[in-house]
Amino acid sequence: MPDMARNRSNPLGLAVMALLFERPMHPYEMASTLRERGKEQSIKLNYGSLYTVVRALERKGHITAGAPERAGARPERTVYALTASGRVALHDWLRDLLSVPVKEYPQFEAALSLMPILPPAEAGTLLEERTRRLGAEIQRLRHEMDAALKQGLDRLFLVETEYELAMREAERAWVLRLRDSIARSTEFTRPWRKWHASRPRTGPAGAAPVSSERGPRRSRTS
Amino acid sequence: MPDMARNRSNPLGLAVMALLFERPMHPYEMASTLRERGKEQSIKLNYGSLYTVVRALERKGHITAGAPERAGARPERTVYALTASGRVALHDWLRDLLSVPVKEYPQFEAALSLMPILPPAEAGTLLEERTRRLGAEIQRLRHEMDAALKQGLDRLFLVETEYELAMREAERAWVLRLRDSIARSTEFTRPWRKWHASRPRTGPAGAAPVSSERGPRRSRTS
DNA sequence: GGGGTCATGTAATAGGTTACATGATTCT
DNA sequence: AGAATCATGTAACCTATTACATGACCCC
Repeated sequence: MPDMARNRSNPLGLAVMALLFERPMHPYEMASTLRERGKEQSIKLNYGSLYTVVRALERKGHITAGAPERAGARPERTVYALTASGRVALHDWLRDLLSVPVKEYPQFEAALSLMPILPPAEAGTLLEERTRRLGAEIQRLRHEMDAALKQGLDRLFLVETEYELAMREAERAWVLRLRDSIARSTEFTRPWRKWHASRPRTGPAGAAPVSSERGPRRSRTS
Repeated sequence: MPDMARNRSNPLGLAVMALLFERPMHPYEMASTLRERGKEQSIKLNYGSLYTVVRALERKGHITAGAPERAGARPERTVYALTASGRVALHDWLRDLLSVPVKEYPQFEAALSLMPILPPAEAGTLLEERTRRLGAEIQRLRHEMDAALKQGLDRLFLVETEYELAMREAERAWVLRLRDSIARSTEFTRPWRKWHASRPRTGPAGAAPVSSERGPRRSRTS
């Protein structure tokens, strides 16, 4: 097997294999199970993709379809099971995701890199709004965790929520600091304000630089 | 205009409009400019997508193509410019990204939610490996920032790197704590070990639960 | 003057998302 | 008994990524 088709794009594929590692299921059942267990919080799930992913795993031989059953008069459903190659793929993939961080281009990072297009005062307001919303999200996550723990769910099954919570808190703290720099540090906003002042009033030729126009370019790392 | 086609999937579209807000360009030039300015660190860029995105923006009327030029005997190139509607779209999109956090399903979160599939000792080792790699990445980012600052680039154009750095540091700290829980807290690993002990040795029917099998389900929020 | 790399883009393919279909249960 | 919802999936469309094309310049 020269290439062995390692198609690790959609993590939903990982979830599918994880479920089939437990027991055979048909796709709809996978979806419901993920929902019940709250995994849809951490793994994006939608029906279309689910069937696409299942077909792909089947092509690769990681799962096999049994004969289509019918229960009552419902639509036929196909029950899938994990193959030996699937068990290996599952473990490899999971180990890889846990041990090596991947770059993921969060949208907020993109926005930050273009932020200078907006005038500093406006950016400040927007960031403040963001911290408010982050605060709300953080509360929501805390309550969710507390509720789940009180219902007897083990902490082991909440690590992913703990992680998200930690990240949101860190982001909030960072945004607050940035917002503060904008509000208080004239040094930070000086070049920024100058550009916006020296630029025609949103005329058709208006140009706010995305980076320094003549200044030293950032060297290409990579 | 009933729907106004707000297609905000690929942030590369935002970057394209941001560049054209400065001055008209042809696609290849957009790519080079993004590269020069180091934005490819924060906005995923590849040629295929670039042309797809440009066509989409044109369809929506946010940018317009001038007559194809030819310089020397190079392939023809089409220079695009931002329209009035494009300027509005650019600002709206950017404001939105800055002020409202979006859920993004990082792969590590998916992995964490399936982590119990692996035995605790192995998970611990993998997480340790992750912290090492995160440490290296953090150093890389620090050096990159220092170098850019020394070359005279304003801090304003490094906020996105500051952000990424802060997030990586937070992640590293969190993973270290988790790794520690696994190594030291027998309470944390007790249910985990029990399952792995009580489960057939990777036999074809082997089943490690993805979540508690009979315990209280996590309630469906949303 | 031939082998890389730059400049510029098109085409084919694969992947993902939205919309639709359809019979059974359940609620009021 | 009609409305909503569950259960189960297919099809069409859109997006994104990879592979390929092609002539010019540049180096030795």
